[in-house]
Amino acid sequence: MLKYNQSHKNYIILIIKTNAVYLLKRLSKYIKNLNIKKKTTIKDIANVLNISPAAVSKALHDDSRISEKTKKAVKQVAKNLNYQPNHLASALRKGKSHLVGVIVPRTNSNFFSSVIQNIEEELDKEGYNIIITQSNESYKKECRNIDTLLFTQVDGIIASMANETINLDYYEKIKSKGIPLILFDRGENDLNVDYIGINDYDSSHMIVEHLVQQGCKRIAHIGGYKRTRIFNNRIRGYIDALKKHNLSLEDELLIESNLTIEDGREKMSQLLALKNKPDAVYVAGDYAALGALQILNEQGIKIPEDIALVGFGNEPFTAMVTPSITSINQHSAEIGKQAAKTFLEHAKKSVVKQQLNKIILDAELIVRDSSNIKNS
Amino acid sequence: MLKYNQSHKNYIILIIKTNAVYLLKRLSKYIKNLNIKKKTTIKDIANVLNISPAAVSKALHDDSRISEKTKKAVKQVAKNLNYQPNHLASALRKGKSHLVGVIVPRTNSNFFSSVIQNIEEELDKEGYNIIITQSNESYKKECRNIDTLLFTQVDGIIASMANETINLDYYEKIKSKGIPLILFDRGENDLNVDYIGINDYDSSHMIVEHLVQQGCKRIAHIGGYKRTRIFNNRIRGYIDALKKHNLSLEDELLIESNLTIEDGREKMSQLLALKNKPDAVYVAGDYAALGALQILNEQGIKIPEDIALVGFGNEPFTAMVTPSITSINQHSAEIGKQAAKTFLEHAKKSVVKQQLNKIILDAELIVRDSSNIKNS
DNA sequence: CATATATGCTTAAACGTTTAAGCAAAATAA
DNA sequence: TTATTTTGCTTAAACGTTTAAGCATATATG
Repeated sequence: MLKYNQSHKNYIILIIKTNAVYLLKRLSKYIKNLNIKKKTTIKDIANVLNISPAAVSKALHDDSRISEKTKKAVKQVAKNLNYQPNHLASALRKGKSHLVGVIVPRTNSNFFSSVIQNIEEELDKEGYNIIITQSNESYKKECRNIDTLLFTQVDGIIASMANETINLDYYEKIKSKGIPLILFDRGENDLNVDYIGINDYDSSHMIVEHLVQQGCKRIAHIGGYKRTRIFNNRIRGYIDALKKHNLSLEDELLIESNLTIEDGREKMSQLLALKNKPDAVYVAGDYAALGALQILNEQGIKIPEDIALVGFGNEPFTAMVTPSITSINQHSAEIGKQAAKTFLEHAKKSVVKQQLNKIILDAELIVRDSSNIKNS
Repeated sequence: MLKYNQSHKNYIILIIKTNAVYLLKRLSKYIKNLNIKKKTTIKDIANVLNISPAAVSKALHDDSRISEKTKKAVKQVAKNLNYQPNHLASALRKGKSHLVGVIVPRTNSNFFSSVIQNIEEELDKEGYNIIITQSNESYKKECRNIDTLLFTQVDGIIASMANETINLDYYEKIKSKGIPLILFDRGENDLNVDYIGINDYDSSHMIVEHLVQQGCKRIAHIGGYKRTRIFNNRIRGYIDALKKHNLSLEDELLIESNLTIEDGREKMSQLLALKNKPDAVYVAGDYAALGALQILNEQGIKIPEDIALVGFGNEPFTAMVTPSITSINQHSAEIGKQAAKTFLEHAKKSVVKQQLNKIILDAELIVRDSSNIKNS
């Protein structure tokens, strides 16, 4: 029983029967909550229903050892009190953060943005969230990103390496911590981790084949850095495809580039300065291809009649510019999905039984105006 | 003392003096660590130095009540054992995750990607990490993103709303939880939260003024949804600027659009079907402007001589297409920085003393070929 | 000299959740 | 009937960190 006695206008005196002490304990906690306006916890639910916090936790997770009746009650109270589980606490206890780090060179490319979106969708199904970081093609930034992600206790990292990255120490660091590492697009064979990418070698073959069919005989290649696996594969594919079609490989037609717009302009100018100009240019990246296109347009060179142009990556702008640029579609959605799935496999399997996945997807050539000689 | 006795080839017998029991305890923990290969914790460091975990924690945080000698020792041991603080534990204890959620309609736009990058850089300085989520312009996805971020226990949310978003319940949910919410670009006055954006009204004035200067008399506007604040402001600016220059506002020249490429094409076609065609079109988004440009090019209409074209947002492709598109630069870097700073202010200040920031930045008109009549 | 203050630590509890272990009571099997 | 299993919970510890409170010891102050 609880007596109320307004003995003084500024005080309230409560007279509580001794056996109500336990109630008072609950009440005092409730009052505390009122003041600080704390978030409701499992304990609060437990107090309301007069069961243990453990039972509440199990009920919320549909443990088989909890009665349906209790489960229903718990869920109802949880809803009423607007209970939101504290992710940090459960992550700490379970030793899993349910966060996955993603590192990309940049997000403002359609390829990466689409990969990210698909990673996210796939992981979301299993209750994982992703933390996206951008390296801006900088090795230093990439290292900081890795540290940040490790600090945030991510359960895994999905990454595409910066152009600059040669030193793999930081990636070894991830591996040494036993955190699943999955690379996509820009990977490294030496690291010996899971990898998802397209068949760059075959893609180069497709491009050269297409250009040969269009009647081109002097096909130049503005490639990426040879030391980066994907660009090396594109170069090898280019060289082998030339051989296959009995075209000679000429040193002056094979140029290494960082594949920015600016460098695309420069390398294209370089090609135009040759005595014996090419009749086709295959650029290993769309942005550089755009730079090349600008130079060609500026110099009044007809595309594709004088020089045909092919890019790589199928960035949306390839379809927007004039003339539209033929390019390779990398199936970004599939790459993202596979990367996520590969991570999930690691997360589910025991630490011991691990095997490497190297997933190589076929790419697709999107023929546009810049190389469509016969119909132009 | 510790005696070693190889009595059996498969066993090792250790004879330990009784007073070494306490050492054994430490040793057994060490052995355990060896087997399970656990991460080193503050406790490990404490054990090595024979001090309390509390002292270690304080030493690592440069607490004034810890001697320099101890600090040095702790830091050295921490380095030796490759100690990485467990962020989850400290976040749980401190009630702060040091994570900030970011919601954008999409990341593959230069504007958003640049904003994000600057938010990240600014927050990184103060030890915050960001979790990026994309709404893909979908209200449903946006709601899920908010739930995800709240679940991850973010300390704040910086968001730009999806086009679809009209119902503000989910944003109210953030507010009601006392989590700082900062909107940028796409905001809502009704929400009454911090906002960082550009002066859309003035920007429209600048555009109209520029077109008038180029000699245009019938200026059309393909605008965004009227209900969205920024697009409404652009429309108001357009209308008022027309008045200011004594041009009549004609209903058929003011069109509402979702501002995608496709809709840009459609709305431009609609304008071209008019008996009395416009001599300039101001499109409230670059993508729709691109669609408009495609239609104009396809129909052989000269830009800017027949019809001048202006976009909004200064997406990189506006400089890439032919002719290049005049557009408004939104100072994405500054918006990102200010958004981050605004959050940090909230994070530092006490919950009680809060005041709203509405930061409106001036934008910049980048004149390109599509509206440069006099020099073309 | 006694008292006050500063220094350098320790102890113990807390953050909110999960989970191994355990214990009655109920249901089932022998 | 008794033994066994199942059901439905509780207790208590743990995850790794931080921090309020406390306690000596050393130093400063009057």
